[in-house]
Amino acid sequence: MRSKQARQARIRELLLEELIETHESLAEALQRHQIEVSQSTLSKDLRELGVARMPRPDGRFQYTVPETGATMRDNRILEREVRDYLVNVDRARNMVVVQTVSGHAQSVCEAIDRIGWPEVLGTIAGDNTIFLLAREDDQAAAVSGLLLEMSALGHGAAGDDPARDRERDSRAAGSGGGVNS
Amino acid sequence: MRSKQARQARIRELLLEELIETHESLAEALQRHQIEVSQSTLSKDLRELGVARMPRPDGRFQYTVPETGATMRDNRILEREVRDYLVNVDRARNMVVVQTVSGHAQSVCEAIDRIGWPEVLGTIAGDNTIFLLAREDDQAAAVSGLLLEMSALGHGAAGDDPARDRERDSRAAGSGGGVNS
DNA sequence: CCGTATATTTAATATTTATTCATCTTTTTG
DNA sequence: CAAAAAGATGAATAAATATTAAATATACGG
Repeated sequence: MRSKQARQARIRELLLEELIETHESLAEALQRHQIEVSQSTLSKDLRELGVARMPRPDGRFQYTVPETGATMRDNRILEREVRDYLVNVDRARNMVVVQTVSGHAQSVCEAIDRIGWPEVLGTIAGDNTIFLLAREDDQAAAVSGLLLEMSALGHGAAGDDPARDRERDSRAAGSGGGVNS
Repeated sequence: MRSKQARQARIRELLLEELIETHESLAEALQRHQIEVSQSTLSKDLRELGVARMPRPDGRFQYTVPETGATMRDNRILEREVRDYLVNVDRARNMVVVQTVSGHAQSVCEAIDRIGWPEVLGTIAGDNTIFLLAREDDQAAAVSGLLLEMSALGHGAAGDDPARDRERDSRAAGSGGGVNS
């Protein structure tokens, strides 16, 4: 749709100019520009724009837009790299091994680094292989799962619904043994 | 209290290492380090640490700590500057005029700039005077009010309760009048 | 056009986060 | 040391944000 992009562009502008603390007040600000939206749409917009809600020293909050939508662009880059060059992903313990098309390990690795996954301790890339060290086993599993889904290698129809990803991941993170009482 | 600082330090570490999405999971992570806290305390801790909740490209969220607790330090710097050197604050329209002790306008102005108030369009400092251009009249009023309270010039017992500040500010933003000497 | 597939939106709801208030602890002060 | 002031905490609650489910719009291939 046409107006979605226009709205998100306007949101970006508004957040740069005004101190906006809630979805509600953002909706009001947009209304002054003849744009009407619900709170739930704003929630999605802000997520898509990568906007964070930061506490300010004076006790208020402020939505802040990332400089150039960096995070989203980085993710698109990684997705392209993975789709084009990723051959296989495997894991042992807290180590993930990524196989790429020859000569492309470096660029894929760079794209991974740029995302800045906190569960990733470090990476090293050869010519067609990346070693990726996670802090914990389950974190390695989560990362390898993400890469797999991104590549659509895992199965015919890869799930690319974030909500589903989150569910699976948190289950993985929660593991470590069934807690009996 | 001693353990508050220890806890906040640990929180900072944890957020750097792990992907944490909610207060609840943060509390669980802390528990593994023998630290028990309620969600309400975490809310306060994260605010004091200046931690933002950012949406990630993959659809999850992530608490991110500011590099060096920048915002809070910046605010302490401003408070000291204002307390030590501010002589008077006045306003006309969307312009705020700040008077300082001779020779200190530059340093006070720098401290103001560093905060990065979005309602402030620009500043210029002479020897003992700062001109501060806000976007709108009410925004100038809000800023001048903040500086006044910070300096405790306005009245004997300046309110320094964030909650009260927020209330007053939003009222000011709504109307446009009220703060006058 | 029509039906179908895909996106976008929102009302309602669930989840998460912020604030209030009473309590307890520490620090300060006389 | 006692009283007062300031600080920290959590339970309960309010406020805000995210998600779901259903509706509506848009695009597309016949």
